[in-house]
Amino acid sequence: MNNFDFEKIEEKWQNYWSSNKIIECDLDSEKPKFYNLCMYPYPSGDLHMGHVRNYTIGDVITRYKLLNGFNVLSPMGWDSFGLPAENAAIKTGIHPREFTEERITNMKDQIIRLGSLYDWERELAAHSEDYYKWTQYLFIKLYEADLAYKKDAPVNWCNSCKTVLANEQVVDGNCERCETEVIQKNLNQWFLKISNYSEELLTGLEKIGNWPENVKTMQKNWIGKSEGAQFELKVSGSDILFEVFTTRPDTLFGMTFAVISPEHELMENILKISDNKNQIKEYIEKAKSKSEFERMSITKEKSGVDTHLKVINPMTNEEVPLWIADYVLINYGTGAIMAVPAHDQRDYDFAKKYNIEIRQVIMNKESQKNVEIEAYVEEGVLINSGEFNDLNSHTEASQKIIQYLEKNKMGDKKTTFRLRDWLISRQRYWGCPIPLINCEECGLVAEDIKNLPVLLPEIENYLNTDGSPLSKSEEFVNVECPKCNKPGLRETDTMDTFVDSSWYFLRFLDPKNSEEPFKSKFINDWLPVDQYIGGVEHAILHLLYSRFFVKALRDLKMIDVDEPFNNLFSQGMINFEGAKMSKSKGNIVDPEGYFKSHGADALRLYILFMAPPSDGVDWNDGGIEGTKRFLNKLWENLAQIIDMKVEENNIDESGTEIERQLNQSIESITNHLEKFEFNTAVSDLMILNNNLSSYLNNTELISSDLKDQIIRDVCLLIYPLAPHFGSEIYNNYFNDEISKEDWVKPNKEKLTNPTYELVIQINGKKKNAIEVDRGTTQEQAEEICKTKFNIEINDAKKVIFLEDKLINIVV
RNA sequence: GCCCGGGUGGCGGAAUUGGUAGACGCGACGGACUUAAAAUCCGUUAUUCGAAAGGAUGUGGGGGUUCGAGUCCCCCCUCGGGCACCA
Repeated sequence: MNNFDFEKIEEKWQNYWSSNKIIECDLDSEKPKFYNLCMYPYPSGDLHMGHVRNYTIGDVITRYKLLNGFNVLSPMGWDSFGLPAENAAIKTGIHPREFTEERITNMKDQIIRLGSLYDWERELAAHSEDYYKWTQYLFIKLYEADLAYKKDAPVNWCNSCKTVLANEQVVDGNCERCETEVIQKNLNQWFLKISNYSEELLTGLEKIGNWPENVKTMQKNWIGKSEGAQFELKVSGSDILFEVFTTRPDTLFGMTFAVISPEHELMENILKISDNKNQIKEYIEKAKSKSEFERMSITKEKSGVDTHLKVINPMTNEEVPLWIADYVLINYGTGAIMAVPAHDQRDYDFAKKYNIEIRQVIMNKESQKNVEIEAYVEEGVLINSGEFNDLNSHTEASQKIIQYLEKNKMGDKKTTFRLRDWLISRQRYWGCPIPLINCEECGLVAEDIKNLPVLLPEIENYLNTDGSPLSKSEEFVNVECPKCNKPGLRETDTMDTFVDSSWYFLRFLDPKNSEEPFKSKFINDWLPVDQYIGGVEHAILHLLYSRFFVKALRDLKMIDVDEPFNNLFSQGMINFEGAKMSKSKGNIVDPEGYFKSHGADALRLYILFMAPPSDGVDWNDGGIEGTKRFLNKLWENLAQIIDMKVEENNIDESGTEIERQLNQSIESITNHLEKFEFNTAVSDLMILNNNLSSYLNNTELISSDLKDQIIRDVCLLIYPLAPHFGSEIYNNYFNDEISKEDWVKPNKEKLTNPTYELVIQINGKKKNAIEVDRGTTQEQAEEICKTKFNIEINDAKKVIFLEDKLINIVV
């Protein structure tokens, strides 16, 4: 056997795998199903190390599960709508489609070059007409089910990109892409009612399969459930009523003022009767002109204006002032609060600034803490609270006060969620058009299903000076209403690309269906995804939106599943020189060079070896030399074993030893792969390789059985991680294809060494160690201590003996 | 501020239920081969005292539980991630 010529070998096997379609999945196979999914990438043009890590991990699982007899579905596609293509179009004039498809071709080549197996027969792309047709179809279904609606909403607007930004695209008040300051702008936009599912999205996390705890926590916090009470406050001397929400009904007696948000719908009514109109108007204007960022972080100092009106505390009938302040947010709770400065730090700060009374109603009898310097938010018992005095705060008193409010028809128990509806409108070109029409007669009308897809129009200029670029195509905008045939106007917004990615894992099961988005049967048989693998940066939004989509489609009776992803693995990010890799920073490390210099297998091994896969790492190629060396050395060792002289029935001591070591490797590597501990799986392979080297130093003869076993097992063990290598040697020796094999199981009888190293401790500290037979008794061990090491056992206070491990003498 | 994770040699990182800390790899140093280099092979490599045998110290810091703690408990420092006026 010649040396490990990775370039030739890798090409050979990549051709073999694609021409023999070894991963093409027959959905109706008898074998147990395994849906293995890597997050489909945005086609940026070049694979970066984050992709390499993702697709290597995915491929390890694919190949490992194949060998374990599963019918593995492992598809790949493209998240191919989105900003970069459009920005490039604005700059260069190249059509986003052309730009995107070129990049897809390139990236696909690189994924194949990495040696990862994907069922390319199922390839899909979000921007292709036969995909976005069905995105539109699903949108219409959601619309018909009352899960999509339009409303005016202040949005983050970047004046330079001319687009709405999602909250996560706003960094420190500036646009993530161009760093222009983000301003607020009101637009009439589309939302999806994800908030209908808040409770189920939360409880679903409890029932889900194996998800990382931190991801579940992030989702939980994002959904942000809080329980409390809601009740009405009446403005005295008027018929103005408004609701407030509180999680601390136990502090109700401490309410010394109330606050409503400047955007509150009752503001008109308040203005009418307030004698402080001018100041209020001025304040509202000021609040409006502030960006959300200014309102939240720069102006830590709270501000507000007195309405000179009073509201009535429902418990005490006492009149307290009503203020307007922008620290109360319009889109959380009811947009108005009861303020209890003694027990809420925000209210406390406000009360201090405007000299409003601070009345303590909770006291901890032990600490005797008062509210002179800050709000008291911890537990205690109620004081100054009438009949509720002496009840325990938070729990007991809250319950009792809620009961009181309910009994007297003043308020209710209430649960509020932080999760807001999903704004999906984008004033951009390169996205999925929203398939709705504004008809003069009928109002908003969904496009007829048979007219789908609503195609993206061809336009000249992608720059959108005020509205969406789609509005520039008159042909696109002016249509007949599908209901009444009168003139109508199309929606010109496109959808957030998270909509595309919220159902692509469904389409993979039926990617060529031209009648419907998918056959429900396939979904019901194959979902949830058994293993979903992707970057931790998608821990919240993509996963939450996909979960919402699946639940909504279930309620539309299109599918019968509750959750899209049963097991989730989130890999850590790969940074470079401490920073996130990104095109704009110019710090992308791409794998192309390593394919040439070290080969795909060495790169795969290295990226697995460099750190536990869920940890973030800083890219550093210092160690890749090591995995290349390892492959060369293993190649050489196996070649030597193949060339060894055969003599049957001649398993000598070193033969027994290598057999045992092999079995230990099988057991350990299997465990590591099951637990996604790929770094230690690689190190086990290296240890096995070192064992082979010493074996070869010690012996010249081998039985044919042992030879077959070593070659087969080593090839199988390395195959999921370095598939070209494993395939080639297996094929050279057995003249067959390794993927037909079954995964190896350790021979339990050949796992344990007959001897072990007995550790001798004095007072728990290791003093000596000696090789003894397995099963050595305490008496024998004590005897060894006496005779070999001169330790006087009789003087010992205590002797601790752990069989097959250690003896500890306490003196 | 709140909620998650982390902190182990020069570096990346290993360590079942508490039981030999530093596996494996990189780097470095020494040697072999070579005219030379690369590649390869052999050896050394936590710190410290010692010529050596051997000893002492050591998993961010401090305390505790235990025969025994990287691992469990309490306090503190620090780094990374998420959320952040959410009533």
